[in-house]
Amino acid sequence: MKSQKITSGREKPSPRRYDDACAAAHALDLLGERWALLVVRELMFGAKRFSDLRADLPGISANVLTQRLEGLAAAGILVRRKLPPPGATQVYELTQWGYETEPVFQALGRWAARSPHHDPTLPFGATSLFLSFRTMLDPVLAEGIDARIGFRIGAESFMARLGDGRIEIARAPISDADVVFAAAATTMAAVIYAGQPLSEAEAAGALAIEGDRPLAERFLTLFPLPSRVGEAG
Amino acid sequence: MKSQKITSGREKPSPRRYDDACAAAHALDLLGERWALLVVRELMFGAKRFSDLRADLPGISANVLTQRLEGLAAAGILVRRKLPPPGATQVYELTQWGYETEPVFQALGRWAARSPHHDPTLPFGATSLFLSFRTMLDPVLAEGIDARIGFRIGAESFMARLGDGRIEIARAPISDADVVFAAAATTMAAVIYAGQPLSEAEAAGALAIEGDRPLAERFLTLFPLPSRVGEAG
DNA sequence: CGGCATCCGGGAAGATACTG
DNA sequence: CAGTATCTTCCCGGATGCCG
Repeated sequence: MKSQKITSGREKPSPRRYDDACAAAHALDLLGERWALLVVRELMFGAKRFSDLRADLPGISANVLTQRLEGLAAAGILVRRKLPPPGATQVYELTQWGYETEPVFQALGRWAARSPHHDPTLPFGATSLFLSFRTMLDPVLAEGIDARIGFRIGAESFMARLGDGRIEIARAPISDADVVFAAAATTMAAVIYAGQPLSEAEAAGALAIEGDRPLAERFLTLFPLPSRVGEAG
Repeated sequence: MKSQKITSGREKPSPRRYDDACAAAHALDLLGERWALLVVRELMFGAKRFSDLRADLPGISANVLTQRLEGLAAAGILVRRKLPPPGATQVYELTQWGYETEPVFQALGRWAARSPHHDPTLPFGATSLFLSFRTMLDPVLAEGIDARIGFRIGAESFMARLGDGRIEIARAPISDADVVFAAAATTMAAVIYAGQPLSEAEAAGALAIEGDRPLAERFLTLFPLPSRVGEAG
């Protein structure tokens, strides 16, 4: 007999809240638990399955992922959907309000990019890469470009549209692209943010470019980082 | 004898990190622990003492506050300073980079203001109130106003300057104000954000206005909230 | 395989008491 | 006032196992 507690139905873990009417504190009630924001981040480019989330969040354990998905669903930040057959599997997808967390990631990312302790050699996923594009694109540098750019990151593909100094990105098959990058997300980040020479990445076979090469080279310069704390501006 | 571990010096609690190069994940390494962001919030209008922080963060315990202050100081987000005598007590003050977290609070606050579960009846501090002013001010509604507005919130006083559709706020003695509000932060929030009639708050003795009353009444309308999730826009 | 329940060990958070 | 010490509780992380 499993040590039995008399309860009516399922025991609610009674989420720990800040008793604070400040809206930011309430945001932390909903998103402040460990892993919660990273789960949301991984869904920013569309629905994923449980095991995709586990794979894209190395370090999270299955039961914690289950708890976070429950909590985020209860809060109305994401929903469970059943995909239609074939492959009638379950996926998790952000609600409209869930997608509206993007400014939070942008603010966190811009701020932490200045951190003296930021280690760019850690693992880096495709979602983070494309979120960083939307965060860091410099509209002035991108002026005058009108292009469709494809990305093959592992088994996934993404399409970006540059125009009017803005960028739109979606997980989508590559079609009608002016140029296509094929590389790991870490490699793209090393070239764009850490200044690794493009030729070096190509020579190592870590990155391949098909199509308009001058466009590709210019694209890599559109995402300047802010100066680190303690450095000259 | 306190069960003794052989260590050189103090034991480092080995902070739990996400192994993720994403800058937003790194931000959570630095600010993601429980209470950390609220400690930073309380310092956004200037240095405070340990016991001020305890008083303004009901629910935090002394040892957790100690740990957070240590961690935030180690990360370079705040510093300990000794005030010059008289009253040579210790205070905690954000670094420049610490003050740059304000966009994070604005993004979190704007997002959570739409939450269906947000409870505005919870305790609400002066720092949150004035941060919310900077976050929610509608520049169009504020156009054409040029005024100095004072606030007496409990024992503290703040001065706001409205001009060019923007607002500047500082913890400061009231001087040369066109109008002065005296009320608890919760009362100000109830009138501005929850639509409590001004006359009702005044009749209850919860709010007093000295000076330019039409200006005061207009000021209270400058901070529109976004529509809640599930409501019409 | 996908999703969830259960058990366990370690450690962080919460509450209280105490010290310089 | 500014923290430490101690104790308890709960969360996190890992492993295992069940069930569709």
